[in-house]
Amino acid sequence: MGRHDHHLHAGDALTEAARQRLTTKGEQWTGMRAAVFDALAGFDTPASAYDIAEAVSKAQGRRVAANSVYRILDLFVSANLAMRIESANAYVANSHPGCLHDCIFLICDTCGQITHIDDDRLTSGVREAASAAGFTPVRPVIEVKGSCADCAGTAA
Amino acid sequence: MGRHDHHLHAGDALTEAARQRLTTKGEQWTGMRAAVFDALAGFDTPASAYDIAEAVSKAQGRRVAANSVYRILDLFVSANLAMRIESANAYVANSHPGCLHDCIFLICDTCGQITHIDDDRLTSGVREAASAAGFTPVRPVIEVKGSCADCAGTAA
DNA sequence: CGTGCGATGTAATATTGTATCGTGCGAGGA
DNA sequence: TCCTCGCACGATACAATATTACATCGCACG
Repeated sequence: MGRHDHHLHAGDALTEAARQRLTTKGEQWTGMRAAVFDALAGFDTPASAYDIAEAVSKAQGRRVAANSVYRILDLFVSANLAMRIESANAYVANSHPGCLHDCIFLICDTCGQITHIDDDRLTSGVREAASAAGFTPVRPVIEVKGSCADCAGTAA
Repeated sequence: MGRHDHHLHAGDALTEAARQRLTTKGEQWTGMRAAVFDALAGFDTPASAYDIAEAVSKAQGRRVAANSVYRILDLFVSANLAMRIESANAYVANSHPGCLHDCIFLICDTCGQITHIDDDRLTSGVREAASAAGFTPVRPVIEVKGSCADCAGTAA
């Protein structure tokens, strides 16, 4: 689809890429952060901070508080390791942490699955439209709610 | 900016337009709905359901529960009398209820003010991109966080 | 007069997000 | 070695947002 190489990662490779990126930015890659990242990457739909707290709690056999998860998610978002889906109050791991994009998310109302597409022509168009209106864009949020290919048939 | 006539409404005229639109759709225009609409239209920044509940409570001299407000806001959104700002968990009145648009919201992180622009070229581009990915778009959410013209200077 | 239905009220609860303060631990200096 | 300083994390409380279940009210209709 896109023209450039995204270095898609999965599993351990993804975790490793995340670690690299975080340490490169001068942040620590702690056990807790690794656990949160693994939990996040383990979901196949966007996960709320509480979902993640629960997953990490289970994985570690001890209770992990939501606010710790929030802290780490905020860090991840700022480091581009994860993205927040505003219309779902949830988070997804970024499968190509090295690339900076204004992502476009497609969110299936039926199954909750999300896919993300990159279209710099569109996103820069949005930024330009904002600028033209005298606004200084910082973070575009472009999300489309609807039905994914799988659910489009199912849900009449 | 836009090419077509938006029939911008304000104050009583806006309320009246809202009433018209709702009744046209076979819904009732009740006192409660009018009160919620007035409260919503009275805010100059997006208002949360609880903000509105409080405003209506004050106006009516009695306690109005959040869930009544949510019900009515949902109705308003579905009738295009109001729009939900996903990234702010809040609502704004639609000043041109007659027109259907995929709106683009510009949300100032500093003052909370929002402006909305219509750019069918962009929004249809987003819909097309989603369709091209095998996705059936229902409701695009396009919001840009940043600084409005007034705040851009202030907040260095 | 019932009866049904849409709108609203009441209450409880679930979910999401923040604030505050304490604790442990490692890096680096006296 | 010991100190202490900052960072990550824990614990707790709380605030804000959203939903659920059920009761009630009033009105149109037979």
